[in-house]
Amino acid sequence: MAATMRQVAEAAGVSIATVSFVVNNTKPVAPETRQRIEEAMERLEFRRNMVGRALASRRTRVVALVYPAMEHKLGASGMEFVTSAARTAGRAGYHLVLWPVSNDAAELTQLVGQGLVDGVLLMEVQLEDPRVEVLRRTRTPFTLIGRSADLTGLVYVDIDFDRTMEQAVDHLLGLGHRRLVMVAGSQEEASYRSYGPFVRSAAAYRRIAAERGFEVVILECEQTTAAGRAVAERILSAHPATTAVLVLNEFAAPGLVSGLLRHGVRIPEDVSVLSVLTSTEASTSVEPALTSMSSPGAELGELGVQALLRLLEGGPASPPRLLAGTLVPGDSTGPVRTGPAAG
Amino acid sequence: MAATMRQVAEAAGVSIATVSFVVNNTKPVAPETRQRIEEAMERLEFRRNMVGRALASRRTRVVALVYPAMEHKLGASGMEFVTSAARTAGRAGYHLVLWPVSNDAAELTQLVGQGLVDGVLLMEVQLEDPRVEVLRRTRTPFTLIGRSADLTGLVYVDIDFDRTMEQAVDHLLGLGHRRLVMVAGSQEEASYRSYGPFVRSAAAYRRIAAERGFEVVILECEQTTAAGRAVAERILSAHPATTAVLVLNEFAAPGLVSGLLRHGVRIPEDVSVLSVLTSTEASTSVEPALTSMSSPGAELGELGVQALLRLLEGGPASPPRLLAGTLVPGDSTGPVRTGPAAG
DNA sequence: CTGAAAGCGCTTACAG
DNA sequence: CTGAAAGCGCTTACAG
Repeated sequence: MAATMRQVAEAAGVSIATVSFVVNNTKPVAPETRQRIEEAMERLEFRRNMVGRALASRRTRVVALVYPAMEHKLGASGMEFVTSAARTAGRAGYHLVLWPVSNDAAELTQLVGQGLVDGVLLMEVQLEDPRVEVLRRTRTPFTLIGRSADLTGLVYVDIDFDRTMEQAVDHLLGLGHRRLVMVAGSQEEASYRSYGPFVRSAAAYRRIAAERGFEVVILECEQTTAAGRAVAERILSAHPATTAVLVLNEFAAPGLVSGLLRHGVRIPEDVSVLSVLTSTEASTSVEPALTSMSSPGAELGELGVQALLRLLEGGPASPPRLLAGTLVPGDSTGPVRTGPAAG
Repeated sequence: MAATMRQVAEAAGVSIATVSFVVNNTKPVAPETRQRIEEAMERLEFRRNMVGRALASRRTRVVALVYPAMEHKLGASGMEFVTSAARTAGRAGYHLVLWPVSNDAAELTQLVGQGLVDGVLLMEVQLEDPRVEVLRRTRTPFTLIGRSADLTGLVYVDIDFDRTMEQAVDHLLGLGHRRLVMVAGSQEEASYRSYGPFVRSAAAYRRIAAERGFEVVILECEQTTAAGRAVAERILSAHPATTAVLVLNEFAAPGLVSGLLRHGVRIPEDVSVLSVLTSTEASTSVEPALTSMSSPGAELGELGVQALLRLLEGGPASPPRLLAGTLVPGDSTGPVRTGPAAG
């Protein structure tokens, strides 16, 4: 079906080297020669074969996206990330393969050993991540989405938890709130233990609280609707003066809201709720629609791939990029109540 | 780093052909020879290079997942599908690349022309799909997730809309409901026009209604929470005797529920709501948690890849597989109200 | 500006 | 049971 370079060369009466020079634009070629070659390519429907090229050039132009399957659900924003990464790669002439691997070294070692990929994009990085060691040891170029604890020599893009939390907190402070509760995810499950996003956002929150001068209350809860409902009760019983809740737990947020409503707490009149790093879909499916800091999933995918490709093409190493979420207005936050507390 | 076959052959004092026979287990090799080769492979950390193998064997062992990016959001169940497809491929020694391409022929033609993939898994198939033509014309083996109108000679896996709708309807009939409304997705947007799932589930619904003897009311609404709320009002005003609603619109379902509640309709005491082909996450994030027919995303991914690989390995063509959703109990359906209607 | 040639790491008839 | 050799479709020094 598709013609080879050799066939094109014969048809144009040149050597296959010259065809290669035209295809890759790597050396000057006389105008008429180029013309003949281009005509032949057109006529024979020449498409450069990636496998031959990969073997000869020792570059496959395939990169892998490594993420832990099953362990935790990536959800809708995960799909956004993945699609954006694949498109960015595609536009640069690369392909993205999906490696949903368990978070251990053996499987990844085996995969990189196959020589299919030029580099790896590593998602859901743990603070101490065995996969980072595998990639270092095998000299596989890679970029982190997230951050491990030891970052020396690593290229990464991540969420800017400091700025995201600052914007979130300042939105609430600006509405007059001073009695905040932060609801974080549970680190019970192995795959969430010392999970970067939880650790970093909690740290950012403490720092901001110290600077702005308000009390820190952090409640952990599992990533389910039921746990969200339970945490609502904890807030009402243990912290009744709370006027605003910051949720960093996409799966618990709906439950938190319904738990509050169920106890007669009005949102946002009595208590404001701000959901951090949730997808738009999740936010708008709740009643009232959640004010949220949206997750920069698509941008992270794009920047992560771009940084990786720069690594592969020998450009200057990309400086770390940290992206903040964006405030998406909803109906769940409002001015602090001025009358007597309802709780 | 990784040794080549030639190095292994030299170390073991054999030809590279013999090494190949051992690696692939394609020809009998004397026990001692095999032993020497295996030791050398172990010692030199031999890993068979996929690119060399691909070029020589004319099979890359890479398959592509083609799906329309952007056009409509795939959401959480999309991620499940994708991950399951990638894992199934991986376990069979294949890789899955992601091709989020616009739904037109040119881009896909260019991609398959590169010779990177042995076959394609086509998602979100339209009834008349130009991509199917591209794959036929280029003689690319492929499998559909979904179904085009003309299925001659095609291998596909899809949701069993008949059985899924039957189970959904019978659940409601079993609770005594006779006045049903079905809420479907809107086909306004181009990417949803004559979208298989909408067309087939509506057809199934009409058939079942005729068999069971109840009136057909189908309302279309856009895939947003706001549209869901609006459709709730349409139901209450135009069809006040309704006792149960079947929603085939994951994104509108939460709005439908809150719209009903907002008008004082109790769920499920006054009206039951059953959400068809939604993800578990979406169902449980609503209050009350939605009774739903879950989407068999992971199973579809697995079966789709298996069917494609069978095609590639020249096995007998897989018969079409249709998978029904499973009823996931929630709190949004109950016995039909016996007292006077509330609406 | 162009070509002959080696080689990327394998597989696979073919011969023995 | 094993090997020599051709070849998969390209790229890339090297020479001219």
